[in-house]
Amino acid sequence: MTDRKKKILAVALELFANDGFSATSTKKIAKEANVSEGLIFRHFENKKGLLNALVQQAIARISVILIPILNEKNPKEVIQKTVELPFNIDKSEYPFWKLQFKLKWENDYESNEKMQPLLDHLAWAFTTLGYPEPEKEATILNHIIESISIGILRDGVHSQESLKTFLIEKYNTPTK
Amino acid sequence: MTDRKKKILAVALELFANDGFSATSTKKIAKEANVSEGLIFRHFENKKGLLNALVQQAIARISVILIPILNEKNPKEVIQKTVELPFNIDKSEYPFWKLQFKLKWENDYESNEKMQPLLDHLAWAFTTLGYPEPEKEATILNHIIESISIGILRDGVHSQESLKTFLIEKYNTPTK
DNA sequence: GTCTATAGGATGATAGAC
DNA sequence: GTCTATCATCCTATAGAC
Repeated sequence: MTDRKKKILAVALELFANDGFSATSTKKIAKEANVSEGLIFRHFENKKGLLNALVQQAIARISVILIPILNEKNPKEVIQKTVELPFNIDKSEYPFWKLQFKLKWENDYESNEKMQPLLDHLAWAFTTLGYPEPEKEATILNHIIESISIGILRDGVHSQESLKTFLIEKYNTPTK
Repeated sequence: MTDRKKKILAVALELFANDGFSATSTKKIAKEANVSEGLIFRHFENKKGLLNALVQQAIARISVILIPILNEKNPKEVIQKTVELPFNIDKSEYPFWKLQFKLKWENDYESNEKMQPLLDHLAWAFTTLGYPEPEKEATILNHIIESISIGILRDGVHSQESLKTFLIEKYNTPTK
C-alpha cells in the first residue's frame, strides 16, 4: 500500500467520522490529503468503495482489540477488562470508533456481529460467577459500555470517568 | 400551519431519520410530499432551517413525553417507568427517535440537555431509596435505556423485550 | 400559498498524459 | 501511481407568475 493511498484512507476516516459520509466530498478528501481527486477513484472504485475499505480495516482492528479479553480465563477479569474498554480508547482512535457508531445508523451496514464474541464471552463469565441470568447480564453490560463509549467519543473521557470504578465495584459485589 | 407545510415536515422527518440529513435532497422531499421544491424554501429559509424546525418540534415533544415520569412521586415507580420508556415507543414514532439519536453525532447540535430533567429525577429516586451513589446509578440507568432504545430502533422491540422485566426485577432487589 | 423555470455551483466519476 | 482537465448530473436556492 502506497503512502498516498494510506493518506487517503486516514483523511477519509477522519472526515467521514466527523462530518459524515454523505457530507464529505471526494474533493475535500483529496484536498486534505494533498492528492488529486482522480487518484481516489483509481485506488477505490468509487466513494462507497473507499468507505468499504475503511470498514474492512475496522473489522480487522476490532477483532485485534478484543483478543486480550477473549483470551482471559478469569471471569472477574473478563468483566473488569470489558468495563475498562471504553476508558482505554486513545484519542487518536476517536475517529475510528466514531465512524463505527455512526455506521450503525446506516441502513446497509449490518452492525455488530463484530462484538458478538465479546457478548458470548461475557455470558460465559457471568455463568461461571453464578449469575441467574448470564445472557441478559451480558447484554446489559454491553449496552452500558456502548453508551459510555458514545459519551466518551462525544464529550471526552472525563465526562464518564467516575463511572469506571463505580462499575467495577458494582460487578464485584453482585446481587445474586 | 398549512397541510402542505405539515406534510413537508412529516416527509422530511422520515427521510432525514432513515437516510440522513445530507443524503436527503430537497428534491426528494418535495417529490414524496407531492409538493413543489420551491415551497420548501418558502416555508423554511433553507434546508437547514427545515431541520431546525424538526428539532424544535422534538424539544417540545420530548418534554411532553417526560411529564408522567417527572410528576411521579413514588421513587420505585420513577425507575420502573424509566425502564419501560424505550419499550413503549410506538412504531410510528421511530423516525422521530431515530433522528434524535442521529443528531447526537452532528457536531452542531448540542444534544441532551433535553434528558437532564429525567436524570435529575432519577437521581432523586435513587437517593430516596437509599442507594449509596444515586447520581452514578442514575447515569448508568440512563445509559442502559439509551442503548436499549438504539437497539429497538434498529432491530425492533422484540430484540430487547426480554430485558424489560429483567431490569425491573433487578431494580426491585438492589445490592445496597 | 403554491407552482414552474432556472440560475449557479458542487458532486461523483472518467479519460488521457506523464 | 499520479495528475490535470473535463463531463454529466444533481443540488440548493431564487424569481416571477398565478
